[in-house]
Amino acid sequence: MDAAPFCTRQGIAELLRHHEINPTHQRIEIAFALFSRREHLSADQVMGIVNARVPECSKATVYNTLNLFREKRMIREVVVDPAKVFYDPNTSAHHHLYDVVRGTLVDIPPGDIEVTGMPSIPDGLEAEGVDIVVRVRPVDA
Amino acid sequence: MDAAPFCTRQGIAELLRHHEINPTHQRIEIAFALFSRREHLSADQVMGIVNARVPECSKATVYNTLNLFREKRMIREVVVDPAKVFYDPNTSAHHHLYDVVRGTLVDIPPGDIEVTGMPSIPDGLEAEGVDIVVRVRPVDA
DNA sequence: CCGCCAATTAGACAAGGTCCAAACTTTGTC
DNA sequence: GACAAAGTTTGGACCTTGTCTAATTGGCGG
Repeated sequence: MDAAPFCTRQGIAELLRHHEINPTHQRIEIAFALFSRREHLSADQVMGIVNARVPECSKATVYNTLNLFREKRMIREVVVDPAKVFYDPNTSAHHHLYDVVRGTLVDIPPGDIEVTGMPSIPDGLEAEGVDIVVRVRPVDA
Repeated sequence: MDAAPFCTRQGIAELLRHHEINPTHQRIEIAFALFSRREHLSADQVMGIVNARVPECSKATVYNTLNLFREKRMIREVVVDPAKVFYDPNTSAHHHLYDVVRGTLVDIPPGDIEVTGMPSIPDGLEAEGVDIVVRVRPVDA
């Protein structure tokens, strides 16, 4: 992959094809919203951003598309807030810092934290991943 | 605290007072559901258990009460499933194993897993806790 | 141009959870 | 006991996130 691949819709289309996803108009806009910012967005934040450019993109499409991206492992789902799910364009191993008051989510660089002694997985189960979330709040609150 | 304190409604009432919570009928039943089983229950599971004994306990009371218990740090909220929150009567340091297919949540004994290199917390924020969730699925799925 | 299939759409729907005003309990004071 | 004040509980309306469905659109090979 080349240097700044996800800042153009061309590059995004490539990325979609690479994950065996048909690059349609709407899918490109949704992926662009996530990958050009490299931020954690909730479904309705994605919808807001996309609708600013493409007002006719429906709620169903946003949800369908985010789920498709997740199934194809192009993005990752982050569950930290009981009220909504965040989507993370970074699928490599890393963990999260969540501001429970402001509802914002940022990455923890992978070197800063490490898990030792992975527990034994019970029979008949296989590990899918480990999520680490450091919950923080503003000092005054 | 004595040996098997949370298997009687007496003991539960003590526990509530200890957390500065007025031990009412409904609160005792809700706490009893959680503490006598020592399991992770969702709000509607709690409601089911409580209603079997006290049919007139309303949804609003269950949610109010669980939130009250959480604010008073008597139980802990575990966010792993986008669809619902689990409540954990064990507030000591430990982490969780979540079966994403069956939707069940169990504890990881605290010795089995360890985090090193806690990341530096950005200015103006203070850590509230670290949640580690190992996501697993049945091998066949 | 035609027909096909995938993608999209609007809107109805479901589930989890919150909010509110009214009713009911409890408690302390006289 | 009577009373007022404070604290709890209640049902139901309501909100939000997210899913489902049936109908429509759009792109593309032939």
